[in-house]
Amino acid sequence: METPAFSIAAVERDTGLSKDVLRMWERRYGFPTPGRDANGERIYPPEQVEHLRRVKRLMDLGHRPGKLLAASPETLAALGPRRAAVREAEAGPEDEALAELLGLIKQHDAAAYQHAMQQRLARQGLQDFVQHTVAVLTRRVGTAWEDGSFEVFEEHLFTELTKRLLRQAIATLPGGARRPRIVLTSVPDEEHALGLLMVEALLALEGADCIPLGTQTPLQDIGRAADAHRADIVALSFSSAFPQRQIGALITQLQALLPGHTELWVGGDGVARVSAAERLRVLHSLDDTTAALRDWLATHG
Amino acid sequence: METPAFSIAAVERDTGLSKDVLRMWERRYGFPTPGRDANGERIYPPEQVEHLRRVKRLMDLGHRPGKLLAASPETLAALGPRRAAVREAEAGPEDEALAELLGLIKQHDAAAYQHAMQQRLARQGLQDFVQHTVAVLTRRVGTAWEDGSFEVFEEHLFTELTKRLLRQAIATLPGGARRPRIVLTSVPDEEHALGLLMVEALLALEGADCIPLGTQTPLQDIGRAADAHRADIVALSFSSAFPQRQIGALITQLQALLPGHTELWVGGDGVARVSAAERLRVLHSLDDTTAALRDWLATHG
DNA sequence: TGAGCTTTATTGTCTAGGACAAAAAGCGTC
DNA sequence: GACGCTTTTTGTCCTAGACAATAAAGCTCA
Repeated sequence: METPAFSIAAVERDTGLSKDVLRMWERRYGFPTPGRDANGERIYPPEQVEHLRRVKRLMDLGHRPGKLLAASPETLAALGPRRAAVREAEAGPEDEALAELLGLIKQHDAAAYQHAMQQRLARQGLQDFVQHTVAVLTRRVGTAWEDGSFEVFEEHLFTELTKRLLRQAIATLPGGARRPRIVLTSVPDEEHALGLLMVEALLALEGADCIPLGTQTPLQDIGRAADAHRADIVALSFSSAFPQRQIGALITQLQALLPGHTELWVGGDGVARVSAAERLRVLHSLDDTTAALRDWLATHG
Repeated sequence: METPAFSIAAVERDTGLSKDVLRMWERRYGFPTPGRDANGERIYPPEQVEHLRRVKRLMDLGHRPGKLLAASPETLAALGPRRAAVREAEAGPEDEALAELLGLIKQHDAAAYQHAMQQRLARQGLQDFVQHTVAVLTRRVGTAWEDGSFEVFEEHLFTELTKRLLRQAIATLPGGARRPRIVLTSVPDEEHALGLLMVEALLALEGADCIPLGTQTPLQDIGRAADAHRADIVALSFSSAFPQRQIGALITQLQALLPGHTELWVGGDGVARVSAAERLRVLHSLDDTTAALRDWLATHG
């Protein structure tokens, strides 16, 4: 079996580091040091790709590339989360139950996890389930990934199974005459679907008519969807991973595309620094969602 | 309201054309012709972005950029699908029912679509439902998009609602001792989830223990997942949109990462030209899926 | 000590134009 | 019409430079 050759495109795919960044680092920090093929194109040895993955992971934890690429591999291995870890030290019986749920994922017991979550949903009801189980678990998976106790594929499994639970729960909600009509989606490059589903569950519970477009709808098409569905509201989700700087411009552009009667609601960890404006509502937490909907119903009685 | 300014990154996001391609076209064909900001960076006027979107759409229909960018906008508007359209001219009562289902999506009546599909699922059973309803509808949505009778957001709505139906159906399948154990996912940049779900439904029906990781799992993590779950099989899906040239290398790399006892199965429209090999099975159609699983059970009795 | 402001360092994204190989089209032959 | 070969088309990769957004560091003041 030949050693797999990593082109710069393959490394970009595997590490999430853009081609520009990979070339820049090589120029600036002297790492990576890929070989060249017959055509002068970079070939990355597997070890360097692996190292780049570690570096990327530490960057996501708040470290800076300059230090990481200067440090020896051994120094690197010892590094942990660097960001001001605002861990809520809540340890009660509830907390223990949640830890057990995550334990099931870590043991890769999908069936047991689903079963336990179903039970929890039945006991808590959908609203509490979303706010006090799914939301908390999601945050906890994030921190677990940061401190290295969760692998990527474990997070994938968690996300996929939890998405199924929420979609199933949403599907069982009663139909009938519902308002307002809300188009739910995210912009291109924003693939985080879980937050969107949590919001959908809460909105549907309050009687909204939700039109889920999935993630990554181009802006123009969001506008057209709002028009075609005669949406009262378009709700977007931005995760904390989404580049902050782009959000403002995106919102402005989208507002220009929306029909005059359609409001824009934005939520998710990514919009913490966005401020509300004309026809723009910022949902800073899941509680805001329910409150916002009640406001809307009150003013559009 | 200021006119929204499109940076090259924004245009890439909106059109799906890479920055390299946008700059290359400008150089080579004289279009687009963006202005420049104070820093010399490209600013694209909204009309050009809109035109680029049309061009991209026509390219997806088989046209070539050289012609499209030389043609006048009026000529462009008249163009339709160009690819050898292998439309099966099946028009029976079944066909009419499917057309009605798509009609519901086009009328944006999500509730009616879900209801009709639920009924169909109950009548046909999951296997027929997947093979003769979902698979056919998916193909038809593809061609409808190509001939312009489906908008992007309508396709998004179709995909999202259909995903929900399948996930729900899968969830209701009985548990118990199941084999083989199959990890299902796709590689980074492959975000098509529907094919994966169809396969999962068929495999689960045959008694397999499916571990769904969602889409876009990095290769290393697919390997780790296979290991951690002691998977008998890893099943990957490649849509026709996935760059053909990368598939071969990806498969080779992934095989190197998989434990020795784990087989790799690949399916989807993207693998039509891939040929089977040691520990690699190519599923060219949904029927192959069921057959492959029965083979496996027979040889691993 | 800590909050807020200013300066400096770091880092990613953009620019230009050139080169080459993979894919598609065109063409000849069976 | 189906196959193999040649030419054209087209996307991706290359180098190397510039600048602005972000984070860190230094400073002032309460």
